[in-house]
Amino acid sequence: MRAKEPAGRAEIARSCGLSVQAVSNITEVLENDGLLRVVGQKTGVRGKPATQYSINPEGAFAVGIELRPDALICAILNLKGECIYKARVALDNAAPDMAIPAIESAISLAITTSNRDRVQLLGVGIVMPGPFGVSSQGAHDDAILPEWDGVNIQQVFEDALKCAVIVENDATAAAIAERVTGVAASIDTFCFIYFGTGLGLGVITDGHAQRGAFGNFGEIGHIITQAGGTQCVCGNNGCLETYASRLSAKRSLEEHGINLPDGFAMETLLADENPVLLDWIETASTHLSQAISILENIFDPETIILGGAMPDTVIDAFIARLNLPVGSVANRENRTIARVIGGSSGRFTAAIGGAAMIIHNTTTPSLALYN
Amino acid sequence: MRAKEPAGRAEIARSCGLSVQAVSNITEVLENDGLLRVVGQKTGVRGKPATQYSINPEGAFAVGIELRPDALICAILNLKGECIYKARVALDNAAPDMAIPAIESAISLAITTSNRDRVQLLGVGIVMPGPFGVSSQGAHDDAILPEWDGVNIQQVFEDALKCAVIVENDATAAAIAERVTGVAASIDTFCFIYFGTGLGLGVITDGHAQRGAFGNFGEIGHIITQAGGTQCVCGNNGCLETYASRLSAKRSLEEHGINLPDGFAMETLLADENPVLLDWIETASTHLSQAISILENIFDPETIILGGAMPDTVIDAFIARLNLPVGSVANRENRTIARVIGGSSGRFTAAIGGAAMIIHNTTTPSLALYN
DNA sequence: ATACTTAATTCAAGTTACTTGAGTTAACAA
DNA sequence: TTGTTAACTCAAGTAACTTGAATTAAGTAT
Repeated sequence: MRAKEPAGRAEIARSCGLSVQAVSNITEVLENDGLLRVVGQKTGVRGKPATQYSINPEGAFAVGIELRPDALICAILNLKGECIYKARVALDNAAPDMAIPAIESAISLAITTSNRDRVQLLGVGIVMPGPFGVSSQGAHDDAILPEWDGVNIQQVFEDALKCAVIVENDATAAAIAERVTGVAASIDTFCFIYFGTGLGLGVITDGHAQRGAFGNFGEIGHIITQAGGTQCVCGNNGCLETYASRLSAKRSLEEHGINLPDGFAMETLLADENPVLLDWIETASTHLSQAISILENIFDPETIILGGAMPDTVIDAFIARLNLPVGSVANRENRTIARVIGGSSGRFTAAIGGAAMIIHNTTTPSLALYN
Repeated sequence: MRAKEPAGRAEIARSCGLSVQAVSNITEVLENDGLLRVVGQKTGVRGKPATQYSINPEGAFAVGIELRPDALICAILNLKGECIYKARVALDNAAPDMAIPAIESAISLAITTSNRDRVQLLGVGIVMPGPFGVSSQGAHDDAILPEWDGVNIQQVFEDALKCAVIVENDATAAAIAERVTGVAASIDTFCFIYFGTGLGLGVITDGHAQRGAFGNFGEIGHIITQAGGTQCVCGNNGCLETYASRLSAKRSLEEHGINLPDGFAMETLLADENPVLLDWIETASTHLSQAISILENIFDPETIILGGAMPDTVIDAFIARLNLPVGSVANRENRTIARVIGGSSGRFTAAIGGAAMIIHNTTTPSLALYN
């Protein structure tokens, strides 16, 4: 439905295998609920002109929250997937009794500011760094929220917010965002490599997100790309994350006396062709190439998207420097999409992804993916 | 349903969220079709004794075919997943006009020999080596069937056999077999590493097989575990497959003048503690450890199963020598299953997997996985 | 202009796969 | 013997569809 818009009822019926009558009934309900609206008639062809229906962007909205150790990011997406609100709230700590009220008031503020009615709230998508429930034999990641260990996060938020809640990690949320509004709008099977503090992987197969048996799918940051390499916080050596993450860039630059407060600074350094940064990018690309090659071989995706909290220019620099094997299942003739492409990026990507999950869920024929 | 057997109707209703009445209607139909049968009453508790229903193993059956360049393997599974027939037919070549009639007569023979009625045939699962539709820039694998390139395999077989057909690669078929009859009967999310001529990966998530965008999911044999390592037929260097496959064992042994005609010979060599073989196992285990660690990080599975056309003793030797990182999402406290376990193996594994796919499909609430 | 042709849409009447609620049956327990 | 418990059946209802026969409103050919 979302793909080709606007569309007539008979057209919708053909594309989703229902009878015209069924579509007619459904559109009637959706129109009454304000989720669909008539946007004209289709003329120019024979036959009775088709009444064209379109998603009503104002019909409903979803809130996305990214919870991090030091801050809270909030975004609102309308039904069409357009971002109509963004905000960041600093946090002393992210423990439940601090974070939950902060989230509640952030959502209230967001809804008021963007002039919406809470009745039209489809749900809240919460993005939190994983992994969850893992043995603490290895040291813990900086981005982790230990206070939430053992908490049934979805339940807690559903009780607190009194609406539908989905909890996911940043990479999966970003992947879904890409499908709802981004470059993957018409791609059913793809991988998304997410640059956060560390590195995450979100995979969509046939339009559905992969979650793993324990919700820890996609810990790609800790696959080892260099045996006996740099020591990682996880206790192993040579993890991808130690070469190709924001944190690793920060470290490399600091070793040469360069401070890296934020992504903007990185963009500037790249524009200035800073040799230390270029060197880091070169190394990171080598390791990313390995990871991408593994993903291609395992998932056979239509494409692999790179995005997240990393400047677009840096992501483009990675892609330009990738060195992917030629003898791969991904190296088909007649490709329509490149093997690796850039996706959405920026500080708000994960929060937008959170909201996108809700939109995706209400839009996609759910085969019990969540619930 | 399959999990806890036998069961009363009210019990089934509770476990699958339907009303008792609905289950009653459904069991009535299934009993008339001979797929279910009454196996007694449950007494010992209060209330009216529940009529216990069980799957009728004789109610239906499925055929599995493994097509290889030199041979055709055929197996029949009854509805309960028990293998009731196995056969191997040598083939001059596996081109369609040779293979299709051979398959047709193999199936007829199988049905006759095992005393079944074709009416009860649920379908045929065909297992063929991939990858399909890949650019031929790299050299081709020994196991590949070039004559089938560009053929709509499922269509061709449905037309020829006039019944439901599923086509899959060996690793996925083996994974499904493990779920239908094997060690994964109650595991919803797991990875299966399949030792064939090369090396394949099948992944089941939430009970559904992963297929990839172009049907080439799971080419794990060609992930690179040693940069600049041994030359592989795919054109790259250091592929896992060059260290940990039957073909690589054969090569290693031949370099030392030892001939390896079949799996049985390998078992004997292992029992004799042949140093060349032990050396190969040691090396293979190192590379497998890397692959397994990657799979754990990416898929967050309940377990990883090793199986296929490799003797059980060799698989156990691999598992004993694995060296898996401690700091992994897979290293949870309170694990109920080991991180890596052995699965079914042997010459007939893939063909049995083919039949298992059919059983799985008719048994599992299909959310449009196939079709 | 008039009479086809084409295609979208509606109306009314099934059909399927369930659920709901009110019994009925048969074991175990006090 | 009289409850209590739980499985099961019967009859009626309902949601979400499909089917087939009109109806409507273009565009097209004569």
